[in-house]
Amino acid sequence: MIKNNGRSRVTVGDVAKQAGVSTATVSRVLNKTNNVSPKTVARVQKAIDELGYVLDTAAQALSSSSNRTGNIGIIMPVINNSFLSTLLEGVNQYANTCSYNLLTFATIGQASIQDGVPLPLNENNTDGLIIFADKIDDKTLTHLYQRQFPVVLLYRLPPQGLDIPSVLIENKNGTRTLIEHLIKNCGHRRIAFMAGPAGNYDSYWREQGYCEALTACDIPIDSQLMGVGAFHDWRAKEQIEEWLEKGLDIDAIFAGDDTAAMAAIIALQQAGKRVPEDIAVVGFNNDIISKYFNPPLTTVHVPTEEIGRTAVKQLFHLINGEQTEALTPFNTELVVRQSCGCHLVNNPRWHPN
Amino acid sequence: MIKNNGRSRVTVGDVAKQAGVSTATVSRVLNKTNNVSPKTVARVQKAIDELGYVLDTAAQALSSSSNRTGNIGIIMPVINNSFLSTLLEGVNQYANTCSYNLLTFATIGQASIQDGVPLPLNENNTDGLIIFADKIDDKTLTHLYQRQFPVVLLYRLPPQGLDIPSVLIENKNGTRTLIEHLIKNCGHRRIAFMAGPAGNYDSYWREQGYCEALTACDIPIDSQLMGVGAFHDWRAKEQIEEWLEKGLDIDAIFAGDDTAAMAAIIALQQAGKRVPEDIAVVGFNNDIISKYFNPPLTTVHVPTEEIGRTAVKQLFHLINGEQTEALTPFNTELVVRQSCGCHLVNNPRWHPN
DNA sequence: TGATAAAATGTAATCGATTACATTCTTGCT
DNA sequence: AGCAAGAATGTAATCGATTACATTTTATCA
Repeated sequence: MIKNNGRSRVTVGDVAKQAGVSTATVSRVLNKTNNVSPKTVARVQKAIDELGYVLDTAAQALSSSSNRTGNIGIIMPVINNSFLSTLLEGVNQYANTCSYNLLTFATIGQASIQDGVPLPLNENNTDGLIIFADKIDDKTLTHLYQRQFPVVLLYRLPPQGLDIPSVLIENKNGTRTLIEHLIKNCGHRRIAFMAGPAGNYDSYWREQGYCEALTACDIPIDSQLMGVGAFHDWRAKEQIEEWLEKGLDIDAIFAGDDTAAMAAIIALQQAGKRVPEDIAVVGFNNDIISKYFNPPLTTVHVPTEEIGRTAVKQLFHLINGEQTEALTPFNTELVVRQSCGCHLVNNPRWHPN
Repeated sequence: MIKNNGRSRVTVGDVAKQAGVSTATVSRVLNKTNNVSPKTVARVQKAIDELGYVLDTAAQALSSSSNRTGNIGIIMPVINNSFLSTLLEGVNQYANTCSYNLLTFATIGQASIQDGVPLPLNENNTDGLIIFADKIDDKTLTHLYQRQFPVVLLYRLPPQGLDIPSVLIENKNGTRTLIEHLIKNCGHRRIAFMAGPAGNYDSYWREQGYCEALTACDIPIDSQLMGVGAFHDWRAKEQIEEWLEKGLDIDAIFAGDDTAAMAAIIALQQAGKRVPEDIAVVGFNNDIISKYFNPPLTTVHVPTEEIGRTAVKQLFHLINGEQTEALTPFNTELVVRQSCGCHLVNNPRWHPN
């Protein structure tokens, strides 16, 4: 905001002078309050246009004692990621629809967002916060909660005892369906799993689903087949290379999410393996690009954009002092494409999507 | 920020009274300015704690002459797009590095950001703005400029006469190289072009490059081969369908950008055409996913993330009253993969990347 | 010790919009 | 024409923190 930069900024006073009215009248026009004659409105409007007047929200907030920033914030690991940018789109969209702006903060590259360090997004610049980030620790969340600052969690649960609303997805059954598809429809038995980042909520439940499916099909769980992809391309690539080096016997890989699945496929292809002919790979999330990938990814669909919108909706409830849902879970759905290999055995269940 | 919640709010005045000092001293303690004795600091701190004082940022913003928000804003069409989210990543990254937060506004879904309607991002919530959006018209830009509000344009030029810094890419030569590759190395002659949105700067120069290349190779320009993809998947798909319906003789398509190229390829594949065997398709931008696409895309590389960082850098110069570059052009570079089909004819120039 | 510089603190104006209250102008009606 | 009633507009206090400037206190050193 340029203010002391040569000329000073245009105020209601300037507009009033230009229009030949009082500041009160200008304010009335600005706020569309009653009892201003059409002629005056026009004159004031003209002055506003001529001078390029912009309302100072700080002054407005101060004098009217409503004191909202008109912003909400989101904290997430990165932006440039098919899954997260879809989430961001939903959040931004709904925020804008409600005349709020969105402040984005990516934790990547940030040394640490641990307890001591204050968040760059807080009551000073936002009316509430959506947090999708494991990096934000429980102590920080507790502090926000104690200050009664509106917060909604995405893809994670609140610390013990704090009733911060969470928006989550159903991981376990989705994964179980996916793995059972690999077993029953595609004929795989040696199925590897790439876990997400340590302590990750979604990863935990996907692992549960994975184990349940294997157990239900009488396939023993082999710890050698359980690696880490960290929902991250680099790490997924490393994991693939480790497995290849060990020369493990693997039919299929559940990569944890689509990002890791795509990276895994590329790593396998670079090592001369064909997917799904030599080895199948499936993901989770149904990223927008997954259907365009080579081969098109079999995955679990998650209504990511809607989840973003829902989180904002919850946040607005919180901001407006309305009732909120402690937990909003979203269902997931198997999407069968080609990377699982079921079409190779002429399986009638295969359908492009 | 909860304020009028029953009891009235605690002000610096209350703290001052409680601590037995003046408001100026409280303010000094709050802002860690020089020359407050440790004893006084302690006393004020105690009063702050006892009263549960919370600083009112509105009042602070109003009275403080520095009056910076600590935010910069970006206006763009959408977020959930491989190219734009990469740009956003670069912008956010550099902003955070400089202790700024990023406010994002997507114009999609917005009825119109024409002259009358004030931008949701302005001097009230940001210290400067990066604009990547054709929807923001010249009049709005002129207003911002007149108010001396820091603005940097991305991928577009300022209106006549306004020296707003622009960060751009080299389109014409990049496109010419791309098209000449299609002609000379891949053996195509009937090459179609899908333009970007109407009036788009990049599209204009890519079209120039396209025409130059054809002319240089003695290929007549056929207006039947010039359609519109609008840098958009839906529109690209439609254009392909139109062309297919007309039964035009086409060797290759330059889709305008990678988003349109990928959509075009999918549309062609759905119509039973093989890419690049039956028809070649090339794009522009080298989106992160382009190399993973099926087939891997021949395209023109653009350092998108760095462009984002550069735009922020220019904006900071503007904010700090330093010298800026009127124009920062970025060079582009041909990336040959498989969608152009040159490897099919055993061309030694083909190399994976 | 006294003079003086430096540190600490206080006073009061200020930022820009809102709004209670006061004043002026219209309008309709007898 | 005269007079309410209500519409339109104006005046000035107010929100809470900052800061230029003034004043008091403390420290330093010849």
